[in-house]
Amino acid sequence: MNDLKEKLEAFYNCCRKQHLKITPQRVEVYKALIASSDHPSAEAVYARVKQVLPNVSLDTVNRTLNTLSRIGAAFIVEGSGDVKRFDGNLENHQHFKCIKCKKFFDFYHDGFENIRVPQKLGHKFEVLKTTVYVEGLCRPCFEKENKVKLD
Amino acid sequence: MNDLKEKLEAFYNCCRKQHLKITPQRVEVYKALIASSDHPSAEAVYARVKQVLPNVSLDTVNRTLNTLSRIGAAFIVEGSGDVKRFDGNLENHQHFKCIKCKKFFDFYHDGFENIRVPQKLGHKFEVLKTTVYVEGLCRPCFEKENKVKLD
DNA sequence: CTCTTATATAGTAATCACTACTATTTAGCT
DNA sequence: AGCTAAATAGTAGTGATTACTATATAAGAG
Repeated sequence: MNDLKEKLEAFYNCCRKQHLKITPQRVEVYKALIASSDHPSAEAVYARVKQVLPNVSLDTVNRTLNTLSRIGAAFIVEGSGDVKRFDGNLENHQHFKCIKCKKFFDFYHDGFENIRVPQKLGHKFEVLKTTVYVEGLCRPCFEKENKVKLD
Repeated sequence: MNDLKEKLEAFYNCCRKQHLKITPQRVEVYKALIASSDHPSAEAVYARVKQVLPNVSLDTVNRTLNTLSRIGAAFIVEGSGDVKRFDGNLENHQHFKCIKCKKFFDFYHDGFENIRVPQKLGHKFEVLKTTVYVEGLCRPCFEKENKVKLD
């Protein structure tokens, strides 16, 4: 729980640094995001925030999520063109996505922590973030797939 | 040019294997996709196919692109929730995305060719594709950004 | 080569996520 | 407490993708 306080304090500082107002809506969106470990969509965050602030609008949630990702308090998850998904986990981690059920799973692997991009790329681009993105089938989907093939 | 013939032949076989009809629309969508190295959107593929088949509908292009990605003849590029983008390049390569102008750049790096996922992950999931996804600013956008800051 | 049939297509209309707009409210400063 | 720029609620709007339906056609059988 102390963790939450620390994160909130860091978030406040981040806002102040960027001259962004600390509004209840922003705080609740941020809290909802870091409380959801499942890479929620804007809609999902909206539903959660609504429990605390019943009058909040979806637009505000969307705008706020974009703001969070702009100031570096959240990430937009690399996906494949479906609904936008957000991630409040700032620690280095990788994503696995099931192409069937579209669920995301986090994974950590020391070898992927500090991937170095080739020098050539570093010269041509300002690199901000590097992730290993894995696609495939989760176990339930894989089993379904195989059953179908056996029929 | 022989390359194109080979790819088309492989594509035909892929369709036959999946009991998919080889229609002119499908062939043209596929050709348009592998002819565009810039990770085109459905809209862009549509424009290109229309030059050959003026009556083709956007829906058909969309459906076909999804079909292609389903049978493994194309990929949906990992992005960040904007317009879907497709990639007909099946060779192992990585993507850099500029978060400002949203352009994608391919890059190849031997070290990233055969990334091995941790065993734990291999047990829990059927891994189909692994890419290193790099985000940042391309040179033009980086320079613009810095100019703004200096004003 | 013709027939048959399941599949694919064109041409909409509908849906869904996201963004834009405007009047109102409010955080943060003095 | 009062001021002001920024943020919000409550729409309406936009743009991409999908769904629907009648028509057309690819591919296998005879």
